[in-house]
Amino acid sequence: MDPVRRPRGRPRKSVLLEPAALGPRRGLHDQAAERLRGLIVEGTLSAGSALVETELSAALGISRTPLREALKLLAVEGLVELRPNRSPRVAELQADAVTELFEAIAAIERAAAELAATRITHAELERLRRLQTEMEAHHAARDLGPYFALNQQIHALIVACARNTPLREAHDALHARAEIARRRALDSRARWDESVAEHRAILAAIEAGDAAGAGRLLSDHVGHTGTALLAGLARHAAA
Amino acid sequence: MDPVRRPRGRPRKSVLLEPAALGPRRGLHDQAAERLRGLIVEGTLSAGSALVETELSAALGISRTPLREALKLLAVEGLVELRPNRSPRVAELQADAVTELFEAIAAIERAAAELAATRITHAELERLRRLQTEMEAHHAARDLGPYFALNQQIHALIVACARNTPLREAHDALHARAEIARRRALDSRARWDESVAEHRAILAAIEAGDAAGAGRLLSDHVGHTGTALLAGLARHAAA
DNA sequence: TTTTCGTGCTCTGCATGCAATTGATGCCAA
DNA sequence: TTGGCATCAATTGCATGCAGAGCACGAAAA
Repeated sequence: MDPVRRPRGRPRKSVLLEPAALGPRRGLHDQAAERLRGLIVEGTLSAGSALVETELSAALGISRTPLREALKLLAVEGLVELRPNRSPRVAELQADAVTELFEAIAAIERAAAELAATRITHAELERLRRLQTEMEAHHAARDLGPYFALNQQIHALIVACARNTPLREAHDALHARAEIARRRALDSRARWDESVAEHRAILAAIEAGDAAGAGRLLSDHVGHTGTALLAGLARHAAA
Repeated sequence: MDPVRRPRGRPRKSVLLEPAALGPRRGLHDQAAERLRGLIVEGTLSAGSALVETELSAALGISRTPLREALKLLAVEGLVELRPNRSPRVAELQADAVTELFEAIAAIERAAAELAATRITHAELERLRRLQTEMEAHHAARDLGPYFALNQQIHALIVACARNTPLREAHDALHARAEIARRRALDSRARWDESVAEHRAILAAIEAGDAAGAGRLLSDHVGHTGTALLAGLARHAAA
């Protein structure tokens, strides 16, 4: 008689982890990391909550192995706090951490803008102009959602135009945490007019090939965003 | 009769993974990552070589699970290249990647120096001066090894004095790859005198609280190091 | 009443088993 | 010979089992 051959079928997929039919079929750990990143950023998994491997893996419809790999990735990104022999937790975002975070982003984007000002291609510059125009349109129409999406695309495009992979990766790694802060501040339209004007100035500096100027302007812009956000968080915490 | 109860003892520890009796006993994945990082940086695991899970885990005396976790970490650091359903490989370090790498490090250290110039404490400044003196002594004595160690300590200390965790983490992440480049260039004493002088100027700027100056000087210094290293790599490749 | 120790339970950390993917090899037909 | 196809072996990816760490709860001692 054969040894029992239980079908060790993979767990049923839950709603939390759908195929999405993306291009290159990545491993479950990768998908899980992305999904969890989203859940943490959007606040479904609230800061400080424990991430119990068994529960989470069941919820995602995967086993603990790829889940653990995903959690380790998120720990590197600073979204999750790993404690030896204890459940990992969603990292808390302290006020001073937000300050540091935007300082770091400002530093990276400054360098990126400087490089981009000398390396950007015509096509990219054209695209940047188009994004700026679109963003201004959404600003005029007071469409906060699309405005934000465009805003982020612009920042990402500038970083991409720097053609420096480590810089871009560092930027990406900080992005999720910045997004959390943004969501928590809520009253994101505080600095709206100012921000749009700053973006226009940044674009002008890049167009002019003024590396130092573009860097300084973008750095300041990010800095302003950071302090405005911090104020928003404080107001939000007070309420 | 009972089902066979093989003792599922952990594999015998190999020479490659010794306890080291460090402070907080971290998990095997963490130790493995550190060990592998070292092996890759020092060149024992040469660029491009395949990292077969079974072999490596046997060599390290651990099972595949923590090893896989370690490999994922190293992939994030850019030391290892992960390919779906294929053996991971030790990442190759292309010339243009080195350029980008030092550009990124220069950007981060510039920001760090600017922050450090305003945030450094007396004690830290004292320590920085002491490191500089020691380093100059090793330079005078032509002790390359100790000189290098001090050099790195100085850079690390400046970054630490910026009191910005994300910036420091980004710096750490790039460090291993820079170290690989350094080792491969070999003729590291090319720019030796110049480098020591630059360090002195950087220290002076920080002492003077000249943030912009310190940033510019450190950024240039790293840039110079990068180009010198690149030249060294080219010479080395030609031979 | 407070402290200490023990007991049990839950959860992580690690090892290992099974299946699916991939590259290699050999065979056959054109 | 060369192109296409089936098969095989190697290796990853994932699931799961087992042991031990840590916490909660409660009983016993001070």
